[in-house]
Amino acid sequence: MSDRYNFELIEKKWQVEWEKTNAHRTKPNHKPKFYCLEMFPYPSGKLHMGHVRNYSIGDVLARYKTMQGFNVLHPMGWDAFGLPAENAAIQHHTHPAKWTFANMDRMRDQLKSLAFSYDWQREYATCKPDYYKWTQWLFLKFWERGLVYRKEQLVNWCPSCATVLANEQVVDGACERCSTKVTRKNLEQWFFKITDYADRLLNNLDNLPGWPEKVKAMQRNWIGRSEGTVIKFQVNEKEYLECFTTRADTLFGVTYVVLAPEHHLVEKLIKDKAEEQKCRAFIEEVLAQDEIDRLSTEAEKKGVFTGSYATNPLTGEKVPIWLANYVVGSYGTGAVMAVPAHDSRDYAFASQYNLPIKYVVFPENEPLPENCAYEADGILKNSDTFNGMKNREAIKAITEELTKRKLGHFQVNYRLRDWLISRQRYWGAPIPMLYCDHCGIVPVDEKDLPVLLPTDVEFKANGENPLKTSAKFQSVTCPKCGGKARRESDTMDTFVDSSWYYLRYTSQPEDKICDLEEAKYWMNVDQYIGGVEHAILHLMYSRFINMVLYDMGISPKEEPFENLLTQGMVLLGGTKMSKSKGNIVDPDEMIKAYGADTCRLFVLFAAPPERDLEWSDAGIEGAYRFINRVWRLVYELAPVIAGVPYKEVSRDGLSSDDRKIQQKLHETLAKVTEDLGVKFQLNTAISSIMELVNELYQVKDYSTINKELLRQTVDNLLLMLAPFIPFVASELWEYTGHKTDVHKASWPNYDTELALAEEVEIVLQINGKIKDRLLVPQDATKEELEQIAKESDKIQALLEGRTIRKIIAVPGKLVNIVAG
RNA sequence: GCGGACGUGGCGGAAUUGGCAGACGCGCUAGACUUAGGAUCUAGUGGACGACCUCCGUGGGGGUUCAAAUCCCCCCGUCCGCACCA
Repeated sequence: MSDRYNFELIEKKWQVEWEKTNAHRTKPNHKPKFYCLEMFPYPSGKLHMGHVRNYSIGDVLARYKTMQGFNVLHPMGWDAFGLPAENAAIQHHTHPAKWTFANMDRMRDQLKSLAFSYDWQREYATCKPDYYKWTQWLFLKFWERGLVYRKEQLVNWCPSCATVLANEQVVDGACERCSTKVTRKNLEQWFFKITDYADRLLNNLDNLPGWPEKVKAMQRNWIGRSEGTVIKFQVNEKEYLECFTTRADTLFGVTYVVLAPEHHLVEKLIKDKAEEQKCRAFIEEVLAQDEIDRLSTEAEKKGVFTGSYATNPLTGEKVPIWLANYVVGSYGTGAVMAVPAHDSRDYAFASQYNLPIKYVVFPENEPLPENCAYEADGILKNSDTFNGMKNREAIKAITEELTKRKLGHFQVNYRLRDWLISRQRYWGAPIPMLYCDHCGIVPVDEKDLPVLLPTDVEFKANGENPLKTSAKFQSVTCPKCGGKARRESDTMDTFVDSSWYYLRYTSQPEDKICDLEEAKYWMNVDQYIGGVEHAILHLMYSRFINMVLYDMGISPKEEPFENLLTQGMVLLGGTKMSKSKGNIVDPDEMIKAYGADTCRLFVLFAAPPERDLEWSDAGIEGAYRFINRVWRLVYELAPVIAGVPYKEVSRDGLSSDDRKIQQKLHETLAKVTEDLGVKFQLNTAISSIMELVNELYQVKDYSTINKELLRQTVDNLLLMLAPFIPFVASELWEYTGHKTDVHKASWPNYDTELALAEEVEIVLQINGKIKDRLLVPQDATKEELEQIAKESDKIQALLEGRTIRKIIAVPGKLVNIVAG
């Protein structure tokens, strides 16, 4: 072995070795299991630093758990369907598959060069037929269970991607992928009924203690459960408007009703009215606006009277019906009973259009505030038989009254909408449905799966779905009647592919989505690691799909991810690295310059996993320097400990210099074990290993140190480093005489007794200010400490002429003397 | 507006069961080795003071306590998510 750290040489050597021995292959066995999963990547072409960070965190955990005796499942695969492949196909006149598989090959090599301990035999890609067959099968099962439906409605359309998008994929009114402003279109699309699971998705969050509060809060917010009352306002003999409200107590304060311009009754309400033209112009104006402008809080409230009236079900009073931009068509019923006296939005609108304001809830001990809505609790007035009631009780009482008279009912509403899963693109799993002239919508027979993507297609820049250019694909015979049918040309949202992938890692049978026994052994994912950007999208869809699979008896657990770690972003110059900003640090270049171990060590050391990490060229230098320090240390020590067998050394017969090393070793073992196993603080684990190395550098002459202790110390140092810098640890482990891989060894034990120094420094305080420090026996009692403190010359001098009021002694820490 | 996180040296960050603030790393300063060193090793490095003593110091203000970065109250600021959801 060279005295110089040559990372190129050793990284190549061990990579070949691990490949040859199939080092990370795992199968179910008698040991306790640990399923460690990092979010699989989209094969965009190259790994970025975010990947390196994500996968380094996971790899440390997987290797650590393995050394701890767990049977660790640590797989990797590809989220391989998606639009960039199709764009590349258009640009380079190639096929999306070609581009995708080439990227996968390149990225797989990168992952291997970083020493990530994946069981590569479990690798798959979601774009391969043997995977998407089961995505399609899932779709059919959802159809059977009534969880799929097709419906025409106003949907989000991305003009650049030329496809519809789910609500979750619209961020600030723009496409989550390409940032193009999203427009609205009335289209017939496929939906998954995620709203059927809203309550379960919400309630289960309380049973996920291993998830960050932030992610749970975001999901709660997104689901947006609210309890209220649907109230019917008659508009003519046959028809009524349903309004959803959480404030049924204010029903007597309603002075008008407002509809979203897209409400289904609008047409009838304005027909042949004097206001018809004005209304039509208004509707056109509002619908032309994009969602973001229209629904921004800052937007001016605008509205127009329809010419029609609605009847308040309890008072019988007729109130005008208005259209307004501030009512959301897709939430609740799209109609709102307006109570300007008790809702600030209605108040603003009413003031602007001179609509009446009628107070019905009054504060108990203070006057009504002026010139604004009163939204807090109080006592009902002007409310007929409900007068004098507390408003909270009135909500129930009025809802009951309405229910009794069949004029309304209690209702739970969600902000969550059903998941729009169809996409007008080629590179996705085809939706396995047919349109038959006789039978209507017919599902593909299970035995006919997978519905393969055709290859006789054209990729044109005009945005047309390429699947529509394949005649062979589109024309089929109906499995029901044998007649002519047309195949659905939409494909599934790629989030469907990634919502069940963790199950497919547990086993990949040809005839089943996964093997139940294997799934039972491996599930749940014990630790899931990925970016917080998936807090809602991927993480909620996965919970939903898995919940359905659980109900079907396929997934053994209702919630798929036991513990979730959302790692922070990698920043350069304070902002997220991105191609468009040009602030990219390329992992390949870093590996070339410093080696993979240095890259891993730096991203793990520079910040705690869940916090953002600022890239630093000086910082990675530091990591490199540390590895070199370890290298030189072990290189120098190897001859000293050559032939010395490993043994856990006791305290007996050690010199004080020996003891210093032994104490530091056990202290470090304890700290690293706790940081890795309990706190998951990789940065502090590394810093304590650095301290141990520093301690060993303090030794002037190694020949004076107990050889067995040195052997134990060097071995344990390498074992602790093994999860972080696998190449270097393996090489040095071999160099110090071991025949088997360091990662096959057990995590070292430590002795808390030996981790304590015989003497500790305590501080002596007077009135909380430090006045002296001294070394005392580690096990000195309170009484002994008090005695020692009083005997200190410095303390005695300072206490001259003062009276001691109180003495507080904390063994191992300090003595504080309170003196007057 | 609602929800979540956070505020500590020149920088990244330690210390949160109340008990030595600033571990570890970067940077900086000095020295050693050296033909040379942006290599390596050693020492130092929160601020005020040449040093000693001492005082100040964890966003700001108040409080509890023998003792507060840590607990409580008020305020300021930063980041993230949601936001006219009735």
